[in-house]
Amino acid sequence: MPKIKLIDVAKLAGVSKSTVSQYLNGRFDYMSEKTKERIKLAVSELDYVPNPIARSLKMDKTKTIGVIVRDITGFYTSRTIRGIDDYCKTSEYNLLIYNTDVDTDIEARSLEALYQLRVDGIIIASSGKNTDLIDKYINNGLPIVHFQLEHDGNEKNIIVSDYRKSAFEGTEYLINLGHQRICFVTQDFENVKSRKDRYLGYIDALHKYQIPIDEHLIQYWDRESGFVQSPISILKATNPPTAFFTQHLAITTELLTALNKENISIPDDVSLLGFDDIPMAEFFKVPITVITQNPYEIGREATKLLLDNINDKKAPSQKIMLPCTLIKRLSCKEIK
Amino acid sequence: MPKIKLIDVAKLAGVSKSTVSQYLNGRFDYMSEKTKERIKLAVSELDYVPNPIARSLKMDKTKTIGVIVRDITGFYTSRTIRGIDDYCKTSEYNLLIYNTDVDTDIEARSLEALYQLRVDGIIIASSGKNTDLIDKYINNGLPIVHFQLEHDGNEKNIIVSDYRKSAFEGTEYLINLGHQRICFVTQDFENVKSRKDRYLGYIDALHKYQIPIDEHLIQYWDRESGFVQSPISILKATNPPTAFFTQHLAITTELLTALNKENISIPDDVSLLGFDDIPMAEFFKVPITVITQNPYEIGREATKLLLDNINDKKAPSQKIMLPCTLIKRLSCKEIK
DNA sequence: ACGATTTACTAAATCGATTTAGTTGATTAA
DNA sequence: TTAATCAACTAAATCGATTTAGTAAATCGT
Repeated sequence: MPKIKLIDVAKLAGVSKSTVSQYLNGRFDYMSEKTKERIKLAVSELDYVPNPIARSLKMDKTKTIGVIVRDITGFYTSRTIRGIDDYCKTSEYNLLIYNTDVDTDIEARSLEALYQLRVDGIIIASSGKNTDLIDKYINNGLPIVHFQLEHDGNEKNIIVSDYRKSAFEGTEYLINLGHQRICFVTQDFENVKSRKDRYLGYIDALHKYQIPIDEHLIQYWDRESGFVQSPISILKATNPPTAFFTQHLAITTELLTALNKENISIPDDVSLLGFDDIPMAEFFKVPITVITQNPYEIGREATKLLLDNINDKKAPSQKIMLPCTLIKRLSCKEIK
Repeated sequence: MPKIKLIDVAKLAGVSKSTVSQYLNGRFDYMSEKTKERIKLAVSELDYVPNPIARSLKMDKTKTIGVIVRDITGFYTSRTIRGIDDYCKTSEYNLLIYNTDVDTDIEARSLEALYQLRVDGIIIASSGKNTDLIDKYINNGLPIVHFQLEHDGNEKNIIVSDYRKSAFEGTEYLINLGHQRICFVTQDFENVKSRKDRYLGYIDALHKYQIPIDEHLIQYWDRESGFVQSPISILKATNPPTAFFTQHLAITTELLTALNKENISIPDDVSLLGFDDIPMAEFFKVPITVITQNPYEIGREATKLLLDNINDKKAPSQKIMLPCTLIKRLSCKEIK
């Protein structure tokens, strides 16, 4: 059974293709009531649905947006995508998802592929390494919205969590529990504003409570090589921290593994506050207290912003910050 | 900067559009070497990439496949999709994902939407409630592959785990640890072969070791109303089970919650074997021993099968079963 | 009462490919 | 020598919409 097309509707209604098309696109300028009525009837009679491909070709828009992420499998990423998708579906947009696995080349190729596929816009959690390329596409008229990581050079049209404020609140929470020596564990934050902001939030809190900054308590972790200084040696140093504040789920879990191995108990030996929520945390040996972002909402906001940019090519570019939430579980102990 | 099109290449190469199209589609029947060379040059000179939308319109295929799942956010689902996607990308197919949230209507509408979008095929984890509708699309020439749940009526073109064998192996594992009273906790399995198979695997193992089947040890759980009989009362009955074998991640976690609340210790008071892996299980109070499917591989196999069906409309329909793996952790204790 | 507007449409061009049916000049067969 | 065949292309139709430029009839202004 061949699909119904415009001309079938036109024939049944006894009008021309143009008139039907006019009707479907709501251009009723000079259309008689009876013509409208007959087209309406014919459309429902035949269950006609316009061919979106033909429409895309002519109109030069696809009602499709591209999403570029590290890995759709991630706890945070999958929820963001769900938020994007739910918002998209309400406007009849579809999603094309590309995974980069944190590979700059794949990221560049994904951008190119989506551009060639004529997506109407892109939402990307960029590595920060393809800034020039991204600018090229934006200048070509392709709306692009960032999320997750803010880098120097993509401060426009971006949705992030309010990292500074939430890192401040997390630190403050630990301080109020009596912690004075809080070890802040982060990835390198050069050129990565979203990471630097957390550092600044941590510093803000120390300032507010007049706690001196101790260089030894700023520790680094790297995706390839792990901890620069091992958590164990950090704890064995003189004047060790009484709490860790880890800035990424991967850091939290790796720290947990290291501490478990040495039978260091949380929160008795050291407290732990993590950034990013942990699935099934309630079943953990020690349910970890965390600051969590709201990925679903980030996805929705990103999409809203993107669609604004698609529908109005000169919509003002924005930076939107969403609040995080502190989920108190059992990994932070009051001390002294 | 307007995009390069076929005619630009034709002009630069000094040939007609037809010849360029011929060249691009590898129809070299009667094409001189020098013409080929000049077209090749023009294509690379202009960085020409064919407009996939125009191509789709003419060829009546979109190089896009649809995926219908309950929720992209799930641990198992997101990994399956990643497998689908990775396989798709190697053949230059794109993915359109629809979430149903286990809603039969949404499932039906997703099917219709994907059909109208002219996807070349669909991979679906169906509810089993839209069998007739799915058959309608298949008869319309739209290839559809199932995964996750096998229902009566969709035994064709489906990828599932070898549920019977793995439930058998799981039960056998418990029996070898000395368990004779194993409580099998399942969802209702009427018309759901994938669930019934696990039951049969459990029965197979009991038979092999000549353990009588005890009706009281077959327990049911339901997404809406939870356990038909509470785990606590199951354990308090005369002749209580020494192990639970839960057939779904949601059952496992709900059981865990119930036991935790009553301070019933795993594996000292009762052992627990779960179906489906648990993220971050190594950090659990008691890391749960599970049988895990291989969702990534399931995604790849499903896609392979679908692409076969797309490229050869009369490819034989298949049912593929993938093995599961028993991951031994600490929730099953040897007894007696 | 007659040209100018307005109303209510339609024919034809267009989007950017693919494909079919020619076309032209060179080679081959009878 | 001349029709038939073949090699190497091209013109034009097509996919299924949208949109622009028209057209015919009705209405209006003076």
